[in-house]
Amino acid sequence: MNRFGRDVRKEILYTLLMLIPPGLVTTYGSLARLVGLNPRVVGRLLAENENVIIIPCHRVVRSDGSLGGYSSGGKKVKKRLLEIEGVRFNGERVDRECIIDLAAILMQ
DNA sequence: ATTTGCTCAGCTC
DNA sequence: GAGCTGAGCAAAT
Repeated sequence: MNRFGRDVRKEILYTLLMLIPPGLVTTYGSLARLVGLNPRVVGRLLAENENVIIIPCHRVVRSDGSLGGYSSGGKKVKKRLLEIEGVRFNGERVDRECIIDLAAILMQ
């Protein structure tokens, strides 16, 4: 929060999230590097997401492909959402091919 | 596959 | 202030 009651970090994060196309995911670390935050802080900020509909925070996973958390329903829901969007899984891990560095999108 | 050390903002006391 | 906690990471084992 800043003195105007807005958390700019959140707003930047959420804006970036909306750039991830369905069927692909990015990682907490990738976001963190881009915005200049600690990965765990990114996780906490995403957990505060109240707009589950317009902010696709389920498209963020751990760097090793494992799911990480999902406060709006748990990992099962998170996995189901991703599968619906066409993300491929190897067991409990997202296929490497489906994980992109957000910076890659910005360079297009 | 599991352990280990690092990280830092928020929470509690 | 000190100490603990996590929607994490990377390197070493």
